[in-house]
Amino acid sequence: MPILRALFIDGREQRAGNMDYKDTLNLPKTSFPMKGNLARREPEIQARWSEMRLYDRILEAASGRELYLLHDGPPYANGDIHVGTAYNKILKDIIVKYKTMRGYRCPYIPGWDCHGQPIEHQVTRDLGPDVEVSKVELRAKCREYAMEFVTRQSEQFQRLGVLGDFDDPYLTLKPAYEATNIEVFGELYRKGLIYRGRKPIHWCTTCVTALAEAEIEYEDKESYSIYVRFPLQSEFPPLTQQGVPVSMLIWTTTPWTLPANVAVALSPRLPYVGVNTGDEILVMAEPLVERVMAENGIEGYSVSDTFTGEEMEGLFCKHPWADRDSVIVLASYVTLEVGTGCVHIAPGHGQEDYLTGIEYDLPSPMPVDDLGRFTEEAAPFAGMDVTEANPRIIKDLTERGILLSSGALTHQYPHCWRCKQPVIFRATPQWFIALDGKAAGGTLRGEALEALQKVEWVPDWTINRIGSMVQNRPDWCISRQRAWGVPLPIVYCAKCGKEIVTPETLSAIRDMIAAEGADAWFTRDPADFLPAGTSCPDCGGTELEKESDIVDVWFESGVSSLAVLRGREDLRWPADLYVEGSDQHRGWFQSSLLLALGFAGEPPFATVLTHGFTVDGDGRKMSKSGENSIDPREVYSRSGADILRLWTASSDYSNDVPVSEEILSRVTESYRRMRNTLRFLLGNCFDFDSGKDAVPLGEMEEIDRWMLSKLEGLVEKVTSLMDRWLVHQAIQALQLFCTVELSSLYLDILKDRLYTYPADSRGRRSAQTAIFEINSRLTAMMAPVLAHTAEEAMLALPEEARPAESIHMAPWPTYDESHVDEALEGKWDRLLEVREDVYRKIEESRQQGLLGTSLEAKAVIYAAGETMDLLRGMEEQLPAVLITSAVEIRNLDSFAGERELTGDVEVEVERAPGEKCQRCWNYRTSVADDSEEPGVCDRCEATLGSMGR
RNA sequence: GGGCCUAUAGCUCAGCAGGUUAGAGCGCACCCCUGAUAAGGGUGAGGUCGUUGGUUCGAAUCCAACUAGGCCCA
Repeated sequence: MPILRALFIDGREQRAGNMDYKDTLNLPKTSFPMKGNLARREPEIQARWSEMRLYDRILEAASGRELYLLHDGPPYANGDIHVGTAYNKILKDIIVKYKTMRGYRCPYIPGWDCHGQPIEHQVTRDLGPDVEVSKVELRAKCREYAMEFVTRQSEQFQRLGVLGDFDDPYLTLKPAYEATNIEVFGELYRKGLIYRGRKPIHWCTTCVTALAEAEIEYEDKESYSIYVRFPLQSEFPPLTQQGVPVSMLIWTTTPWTLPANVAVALSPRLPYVGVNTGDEILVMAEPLVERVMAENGIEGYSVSDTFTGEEMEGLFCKHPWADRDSVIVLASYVTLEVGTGCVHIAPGHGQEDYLTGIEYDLPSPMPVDDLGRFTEEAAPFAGMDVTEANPRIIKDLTERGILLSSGALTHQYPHCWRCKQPVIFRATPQWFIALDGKAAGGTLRGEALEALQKVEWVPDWTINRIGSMVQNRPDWCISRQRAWGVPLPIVYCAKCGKEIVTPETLSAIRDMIAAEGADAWFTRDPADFLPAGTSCPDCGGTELEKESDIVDVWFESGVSSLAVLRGREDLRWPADLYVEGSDQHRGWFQSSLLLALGFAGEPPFATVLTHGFTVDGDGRKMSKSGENSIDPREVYSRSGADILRLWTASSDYSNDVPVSEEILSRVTESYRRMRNTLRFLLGNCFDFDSGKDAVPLGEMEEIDRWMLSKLEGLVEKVTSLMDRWLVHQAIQALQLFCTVELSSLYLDILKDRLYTYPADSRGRRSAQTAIFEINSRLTAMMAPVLAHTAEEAMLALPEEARPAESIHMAPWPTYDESHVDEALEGKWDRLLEVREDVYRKIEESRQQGLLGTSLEAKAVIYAAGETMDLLRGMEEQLPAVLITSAVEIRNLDSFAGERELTGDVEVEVERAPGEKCQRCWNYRTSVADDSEEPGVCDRCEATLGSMGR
């Protein structure tokens, strides 16, 4: 501190003596602590909520109001929640709490996905490899496992502050829910949308099951890379007239699929050539010649004229082993990316191969059994595991002189998401939902594409994403060779294998499951639960066998809206809103849509909001090992759920959502500011009874009216942003208001009036009227996000001042136009610009050691034109607004210094005249030490007098 | 490899029907205050708007390619 100033102040302090006027001030008082201590306080608030049955009470209070239904997507009942789950649930909860405050009745029924392979896999692993259990025993263990995690996740969600019907959630393992699957299956079957097919699908030979797309992970795998000759049998002049053998050259990474080869596909567009190596002619796509020859180490060759794939269509090659030909076909998916332009086709082992097989009516051999071993059909390799057979096949091809070369290649290859083993493509009998089969109005795919247009997609571009997925998705394979799930409600004739699915069998099965749960299917005999006399329509056989496959879990979760919303009296179908991560465009959004359309002809949702995935601070995905991930349980135990909630609200969900320790610490800072703003507001209302003390709008101080007008703008803005789903912009607007409008400006200005004016003075009551209003609206608008803090803040008010028993039962602030005064706002906007100029000059003086607080300053403002008129018009308010002890306005003409500021203003700062009032700290010439109240200005002296001092 | 999306200060976000020196808050630096005090106030420094091309008199804003990242698919 510069010496000059130190002496100056010390002198004054001495003269003023030690009189302490602090007790005569109206300093803030509140029970709302500055430190949140959320980790401890939140559970207490939550205990209060559950004690008062808050969720039920909210719905009771809303009875008769318009419904707004957010239908919860069921997380999988496996493991504890992670930060992505927390984000999703909090976002939903923010929306539900907001809509509730806006006056809707918003029942929120959380749900869990309880069946499925991951749980079964885990339970099986826990049991150990040697333990043999029955399906029913296994199911019991799976149920126990799932329920354990339902309980845990339920507690974790509630710890986040999520409010909902956690006493009665929907679980896909409940009998009534399970029965809905049968009902929906039956309706789709009736409409001809379900068929039994044999298609190549991902098959895990380790888990012995078909896998859905969602159950596949692509990982690097080292495969063989082999070039194989398919000797041309047909004549194809002039190539076949040159006296050397002619072969189609194919390339594959899966030698084991060659026994099932039936064709060689060429591109209908690419040019082909015969490459003469001297000993033979190899046919391949012209643009690939150089690469293929180089890879095979062949030099010195000649290339024929080009010809098209079409010219070879229908010719025959020789199959390597089987006594059959391999026909040459055309396929548009043949490209130059890899290989030779001649593609080996095995319809039993590949999706595209399968389609080509259908197009050319090719046979579809599939000589591999459930465990991945070759059958007799694949002689001479029968009995061998396909993976182990690869080298044998290569050896055999070499011996037969058919192999051109063999190498290794690392590429992305599908793996089972559970056991991580590479999967194979394999055609097996499965049940499918037909996307293109003609049903009542058209195809399911067509209906879905049309329905997408009727749904509101947030963000709007997400319709393109799900649209292209629906457009391009294959038929939906709904069979799973597992135990933990809902059975496919089908029985077969033991004699002829015909499936028996009738309205009677379906309703019998549905009733049984609704009454006893799906376990009954596994324990009881068809003859026992099916109507008497059920028999095969084809052969009349009466001996029946149950389908052993269960239904895909995506089917189960897809029926949730039907199972839940139609199942409870106070709900309705369809839902207003679905909110899930972007992976659900292929998952739940789609399964829900397809089943709803198939069952009821309408989409299950009016609006679908998609959020991005949580990523780390560098925008990278959270690793499964957890090095870069954030554990939400750790965060709420340490910092509080409101921190997670504020982080959620602050993030732009339309993109990836980053989260890291740094981000959370920024969020925490921002939380503190909001909390302290509320604390200040509350603290200054401690003696304010709005019923008695409120000042009518017209009689309020100008700055208070200005603030109320700004508050109105905030209400309008936040409401509009929330209604447009821009949660992060809404919370940012609230934060800015706290920081900029309130803390650094309005509240700072108000301190003098609040603290030093007589408690019941008009000026102080005017400020309190504004502050009280600001507090109540701010608290309400923060409530959906800062669910606990807002509640705590409301409870800090005296009971009669509270808007409701819980802030979550309070109404959302409405826009009150009578508070809006645009002229006033315009005037103050200009004034605040001048204020900034003044503060820059004050800071200069402070840096020079001439000033400490702004109250030590007198601002001399030189102005002209409109600014001059403005300042003159509010001259008396200026010291308070600028928080200086004095302000003098002069004509800009009289400004002698060097012009620094543009516009019609210049500012000089001097020390304020007079001495520091020991009570209000303003510098006043009226401060004297000879009166009854030494060291106090006349204003304070009068105040003290009125207090009877 | 394909589809959809994203890329603005250390962090979170504005800005984008193309048009003066690109904004805010937080954080940071320095200062003040000690009557919101593990608070509060002030001033200030931070960005060649992912890269490269193009369209245009003019681009953070439009187009293309590339790079990086995310989800989904192969």
